[in-house]
Amino acid sequence: MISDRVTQMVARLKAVNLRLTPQRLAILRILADSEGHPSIEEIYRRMKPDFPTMSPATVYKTLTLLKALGEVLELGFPDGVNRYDGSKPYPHPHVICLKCKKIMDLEMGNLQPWIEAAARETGFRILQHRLDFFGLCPECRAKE
Amino acid sequence: MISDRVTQMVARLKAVNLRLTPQRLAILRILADSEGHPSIEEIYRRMKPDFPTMSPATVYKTLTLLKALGEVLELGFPDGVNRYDGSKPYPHPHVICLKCKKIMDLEMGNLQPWIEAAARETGFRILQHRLDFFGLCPECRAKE
DNA sequence: CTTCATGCAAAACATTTGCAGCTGG
DNA sequence: CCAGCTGCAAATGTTTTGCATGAAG
Repeated sequence: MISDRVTQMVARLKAVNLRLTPQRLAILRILADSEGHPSIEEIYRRMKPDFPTMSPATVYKTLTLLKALGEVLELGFPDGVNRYDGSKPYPHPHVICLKCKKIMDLEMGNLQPWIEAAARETGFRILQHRLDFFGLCPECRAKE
Repeated sequence: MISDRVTQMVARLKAVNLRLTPQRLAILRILADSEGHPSIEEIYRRMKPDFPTMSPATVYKTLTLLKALGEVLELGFPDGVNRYDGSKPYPHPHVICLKCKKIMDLEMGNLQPWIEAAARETGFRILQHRLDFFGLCPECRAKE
C-alpha cells in the first residue's frame, strides 16, 4: 500500500523530467506514510540521521514542488506550522487533536451536495475544500 | 445589527475587567463588520489614519486577547496571513477566492451529524471545526 | 493612583531566495 | 557532460516579546 504511493510519486517525478535524488526519495517515503501528517520540521528531523548534510531548504523546495504537482496536500494552521499529507493528496476531512497535534484521516460522507450548494449560493467556481474537526484525542482525554 | 455585535464585545471586555481603549473600540468596530474578514495588516492599515501612533503590536495583542475570550474566529492559511471574523466568532463555513482572497460566509446545512460521526469513529471529543470552500469568485472569473 | 494598555524596537519563527558546488541521468 | 538539485547563509514576512511611557477606571 505504502510503497504503491511512493511508486506513484516517483513515476510522477519522472513523467515531468524531474530528478529522483536520495533526499527526494526519503521525503516521498515519509510523505507516503498514511499515519503521519508531518510538518517540514518533522520531515527534516526524521531524515537528518540518514542525511547528515540535509538542509531544511531542500525539504521546503521539494514540498513546494510536490504541491505544484498536486502530489501532496498542505494543511495550514494559524500557528504557522504547516502539515503535509502525501498519502491522500486530495481534499478529505481530518480530526486534529488540539493538545498533541495528532492528525487523523476520516472516512466519511460526501461533500459534493454542499459544494454544489456553495457554488449556487455564491456564484463561485469551487475548486478545493477543507473540512477539519478539532478536539481532544482519546489519549489526551485520558491524561486530563 | 453591526453595533449590536460591538456592544456585545464591549460588554465582554468589561465583564472580565479589561479596559476599553479607543484603539480597542476601533478594532472591535472593524471586526464586527460582517463583510470583512480582515487580516491583522488590514486592521492596522484601516486604523492608521485615525490613530497615527498605532502599532501593529497592539493589533496582535488585542486579537490574541479576543481569541482567548472566544470573541473572534481566526482563519489560518498556509501562506501565513491569518484572517479574522468577529461578526460570527463560532465555526461556520466560508467560500474563499483563490485569486483575490475574498472571504464570504455561507448559510448552509448543519454539520452536527458529521461531528457525531467523527467523534464516534475516532474517539475524539470534538470541540471545533472548520469548513472552507476554495475557488474563484464571480468577479475574478469574469476577468479570466 | 494603580494597573493595565500602548507602541517602539528587538527577537523569534517559518519560509523563501541567491548562489556556488555537486550529481543524477 | 550539464540541467537541475543540494545546502549553506542571507533575506523576507509574520508574529511575539521586553520594556518604558501613557491613559483608563
